[in-house]
Amino acid sequence: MKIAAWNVNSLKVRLPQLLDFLATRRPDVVCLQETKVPDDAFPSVELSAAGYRAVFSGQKTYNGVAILSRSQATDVSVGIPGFGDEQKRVIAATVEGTRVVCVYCPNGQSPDSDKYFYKLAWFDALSLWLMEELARHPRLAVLGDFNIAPEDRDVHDPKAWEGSVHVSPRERERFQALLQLGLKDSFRLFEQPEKSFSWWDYRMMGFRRNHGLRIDHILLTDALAASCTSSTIDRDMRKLERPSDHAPVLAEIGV
DNA sequence: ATGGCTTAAAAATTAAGA
Repeated sequence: MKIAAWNVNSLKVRLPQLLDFLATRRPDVVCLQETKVPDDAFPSVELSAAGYRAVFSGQKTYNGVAILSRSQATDVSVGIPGFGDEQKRVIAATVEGTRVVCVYCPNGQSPDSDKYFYKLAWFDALSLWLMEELARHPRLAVLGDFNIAPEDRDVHDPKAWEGSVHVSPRERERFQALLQLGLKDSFRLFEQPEKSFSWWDYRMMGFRRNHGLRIDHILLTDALAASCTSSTIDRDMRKLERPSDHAPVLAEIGV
């Protein structure tokens, strides 16, 4: 089964690229972030014509997540239970026996902002909830935009980024806490090129200069990691005209 | 230089992303 996650930065703008992605990569499951579309405007018809069903939780302008799948998704759950949040950042569903958790983690803006403390609290709530989910679902994947670069090798210029959001120690502790639940960063199960990133700044030719961060991840339980045969970043999608600032990340797992 | 693009709101600017 091929699974993918992509922060599309507006599903409306990126829909043609998404349809091309689905047609050429043929993923079984795709988790989308920053759809920025209310549920009543979700492009279900276009995706259905492409052979994908969709479950989604969106809002106007900001945030918004969706899970696309070739086969029917069941047991859909929205948000983090017990964590009151108007921001649409989480949707989970079961597809072919695999629990799929799609996350758009908060950005945090800057370490002295309210949004940073919201980000830390959000990750704490996510960890608590995933602990319960993991007890129920040995085959579980958490995919999406985590807005955390786990290590310095995930940052194009660690000195320049030191202490800022996405790399600060408290954020990286939150990422490690997810791994300590028993999840594996699928990308690091394999040899990877140096300076592999999943996001590049739109400004200052960030992509051409490879000024990026690896902040989009696919985390797998041991049961899924054991059958994982690849984990890659689809840089080609970032090369298109009018791209998202994020590239899709993909992983292949045994059925 | 707290900028540099891109998006969505709305109708020229502003907020937010990362």
